[in-house]
Amino acid sequence: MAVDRDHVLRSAAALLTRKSTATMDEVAKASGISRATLHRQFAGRDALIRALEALGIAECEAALDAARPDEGPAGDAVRRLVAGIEPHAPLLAFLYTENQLFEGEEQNAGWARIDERVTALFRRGQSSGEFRIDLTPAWLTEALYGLLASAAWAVAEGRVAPKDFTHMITELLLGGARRPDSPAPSGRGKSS
Amino acid sequence: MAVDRDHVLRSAAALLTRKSTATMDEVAKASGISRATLHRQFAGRDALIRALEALGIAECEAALDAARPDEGPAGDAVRRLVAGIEPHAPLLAFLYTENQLFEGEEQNAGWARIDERVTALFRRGQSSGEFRIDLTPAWLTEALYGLLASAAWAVAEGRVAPKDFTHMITELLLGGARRPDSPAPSGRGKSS
DNA sequence: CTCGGATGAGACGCCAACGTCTCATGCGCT
DNA sequence: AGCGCATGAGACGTTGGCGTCTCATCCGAG
Repeated sequence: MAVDRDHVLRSAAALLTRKSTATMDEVAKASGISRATLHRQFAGRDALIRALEALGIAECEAALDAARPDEGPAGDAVRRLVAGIEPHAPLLAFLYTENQLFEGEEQNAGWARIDERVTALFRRGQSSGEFRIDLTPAWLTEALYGLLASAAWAVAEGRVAPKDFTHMITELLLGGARRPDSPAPSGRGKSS
Repeated sequence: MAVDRDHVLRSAAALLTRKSTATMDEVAKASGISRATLHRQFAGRDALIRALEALGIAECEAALDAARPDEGPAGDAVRRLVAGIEPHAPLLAFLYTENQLFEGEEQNAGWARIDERVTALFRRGQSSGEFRIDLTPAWLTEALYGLLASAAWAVAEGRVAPKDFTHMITELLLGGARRPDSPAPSGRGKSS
């Protein structure tokens, strides 16, 4: 077992992120090993995806731990979280869409745990009065995933600069597109 | 040609939205026709996807036209746009991920047109001072797509209520999660 | 040096899905 | 009734990718 399993996993993640339909052969080549060895490491394509999923979950939980979601203003915790996830965003974007087509099968319980922790963070922000309460924590969580995936793709295709990643996501998620001191906040109302 | 091509297309959209890997046979059954007839309508799976893409593009452009993106406050135009797209969100979510794995091939020019129009809307909002300028129009456009897809899936899986669709997207996109009169706008400070 | 274990190269069979084709059925129209 | 034509059912060959297996090679340890 001289083969570095972790290295294989990361190469696979990098490739599948770019081409989600990559062949086992391509994955093997991308890791610099033969298909036979790849099969010795992972029983099959499913096993490989599962391993990638486990990796993504582990990285998410690590980022969650590092972000200290229970400390300080919730908004700052969200910023820390997004910043911590940034390096793993491409893999997560891949897993995000991969999950869409699992349809029937139940998904890894790890995601539920992560969902719960992220949702709790948003809930905390609402309780403290920092976040608005008309957007449910479940939706904010979902939106965070969507924005992470969108940003990862946008960066991958060069539509936005990598260095803006965290800023774009957190600012949009927390503050929205509307200018704080906008002259015409909404239209509808009269205020102003 | 008694077969209603449009009906087939919509059935296929509904099915593929739920199960993006559905077989040609499944698509046919879902439309209530045989695989042979399906093949008579669409040369192959590719042709079917292309047709769905064309349908999605047409619906987007129709929604864009109906939203009158050049009239009134940009924020309101965004709301009209999202409201108009809502019925087609599942199909667009499908096409959105489908596009991620086209990798090499150039995508339908229609998307570029739509991108341009949406981007222009955000740009207008920035020019008028309604939107903040530190988030690029390109990113806002990308984020809108991501939120539409996320919302479509969240609704499909029952994580959020269908009736909140437009509100959730527009409010998050425009106003963000932070409470307008939040006690601790950003964090840094401590204020209570 | 010799042995054991891991690896690379590649052959092989399998299977799912595709695309094509044929043929019989059934419906509508004249 | 007779005809035309679209359809449904299904057989058939092809293809791409997977998973398994064999065998030669290589490298490190003893």
